[in-house]
Amino acid sequence: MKKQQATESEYLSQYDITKYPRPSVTADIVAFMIRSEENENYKMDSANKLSILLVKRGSHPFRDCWALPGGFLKPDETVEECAYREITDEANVTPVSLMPVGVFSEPGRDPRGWIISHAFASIISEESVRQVGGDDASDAQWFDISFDRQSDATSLLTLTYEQTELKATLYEEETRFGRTQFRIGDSGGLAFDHARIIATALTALREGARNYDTLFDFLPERFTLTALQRVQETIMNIQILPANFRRKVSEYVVETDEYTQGAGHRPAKLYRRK
Amino acid sequence: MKKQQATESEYLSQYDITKYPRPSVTADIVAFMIRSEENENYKMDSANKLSILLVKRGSHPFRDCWALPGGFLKPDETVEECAYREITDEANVTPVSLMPVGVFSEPGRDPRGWIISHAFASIISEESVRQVGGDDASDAQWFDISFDRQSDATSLLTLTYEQTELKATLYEEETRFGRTQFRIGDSGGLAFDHARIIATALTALREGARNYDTLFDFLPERFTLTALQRVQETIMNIQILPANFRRKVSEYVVETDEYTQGAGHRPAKLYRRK
DNA sequence: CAAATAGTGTCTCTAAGACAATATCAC
DNA sequence: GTGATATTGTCTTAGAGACACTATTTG
Repeated sequence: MKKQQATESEYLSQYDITKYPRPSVTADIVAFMIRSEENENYKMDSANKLSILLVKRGSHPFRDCWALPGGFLKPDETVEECAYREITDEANVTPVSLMPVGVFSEPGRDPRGWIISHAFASIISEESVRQVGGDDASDAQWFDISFDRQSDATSLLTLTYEQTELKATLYEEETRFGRTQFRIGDSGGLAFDHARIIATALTALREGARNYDTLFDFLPERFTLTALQRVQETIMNIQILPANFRRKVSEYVVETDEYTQGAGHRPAKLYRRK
Repeated sequence: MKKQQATESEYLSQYDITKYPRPSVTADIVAFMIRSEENENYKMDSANKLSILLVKRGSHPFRDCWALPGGFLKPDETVEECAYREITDEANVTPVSLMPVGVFSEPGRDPRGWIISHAFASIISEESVRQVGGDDASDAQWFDISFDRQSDATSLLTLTYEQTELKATLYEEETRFGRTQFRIGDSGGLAFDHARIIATALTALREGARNYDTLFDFLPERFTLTALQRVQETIMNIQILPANFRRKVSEYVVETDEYTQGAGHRPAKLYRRK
């Protein structure tokens, strides 16, 4: 017969947590990078494209489909550390930033069983990707991303890598508690519910770009104000007048005494983040 | 010998997810309510206090400590649905709102083993709590909450219910990726890492109060602008000039043709959320 | 009338958007 | 000089904060 009043250590020594049903837990990462395109004219600025990293699945389920990098949580790490480990291991890139964007736990979202995913938005600088070098035969590729509202509540997500084009349709809807979330209309060939995760992450990235929070991580430590402006314009898909951008951003940066050189026009002062 | 190329359904039929280690997953809820205090003078407005719901733990670990309501995720629900189920079952209150505020997965945060918690902030209207009636002998009680920055990066969290006072100390720190989070200095007697979860949830609530998002859920469907103003002042711990508040909030509300009556002063028009 | 809240008008200051004008480099 | 970007100045408009004033009710 058991004692009426077990001590805490006695209680814990008899406690078997594996008696209860448990889900598997993953972290999936939407890794963003801004790619500079080739410039036709030596003195013109390069155009920028926002892109995300996708990996081609080598095994079931969704074999040969494109999916977000990610993997299972291990017992000695936080979900954030898991995300960091997965993005560095699987994609061989080092994120400058890692931001949680949501938990996806709908029953049935993964055909393998009860698996809940923790989604992170990650920012990768173009510099670091160039150093690693892009293995063209690799199963990990950067897809240019575009995401625009079509009508009232439906949005079109387009991911492009060379000849490959994935087009997903998403519907915006309100949860019972007033928050808006995306529902997948057409997954566009993306694995699992990853179209939805990507839409959520991009929405969070855009929100963070409004207050300059997520801008700096795309650039090297020293940058021109015009480069910073292009980052905000690329992410938010807007155009800003240079004079106004400079005035607003001035409180977030400090100038250095260095300048760009070699462009076919007036050199620009380099700035650091404040 | 296995076939080289299994089909997806063959693959899934052989897949055993329970071979891999899995954590237990919980949802914990920080349920907020604004309590009107007694008014000394018949014609004076009542003072408001922000409060949260805590339950006294009846079993190990942290037996007899106060803790957040919450419980384990079941296979047929999302973490949000789990939070809703736990707050309605355990506390017998119906939340008007449910907002995710973070995932807590530090190894060792729960002495029972590998357990990760999904934290939600929930808003409860005073009306609904009054209808249920407060059982004084119950193990669930509303604690008045105060949370203020002491110095640079340390904040003091105080929870008060009649003679019981829990005082926790929290340090603000930056994660490796630039986001700020709280670290517990003194748990103040709260179970697990719940002091930290409460601080995170209150910070999220305050952020949501800035743009009037989380204000309306504290009030009945029809309310006076002054009542709405008091809600924002109570949550954010600030004072606002009535003229300015009314101007800003006017775009979020629509007036009805009803008025308050019986107070010792000019009646106020009732409004609805737009 | 006194006390208290409800509600309006307006002055000032600041921030944001638009736009014009000047500066400087590579070729 | 030409063509491109870099950088500054300023006009206008919208919004936020401060504050004075009027309105309405109950006892």
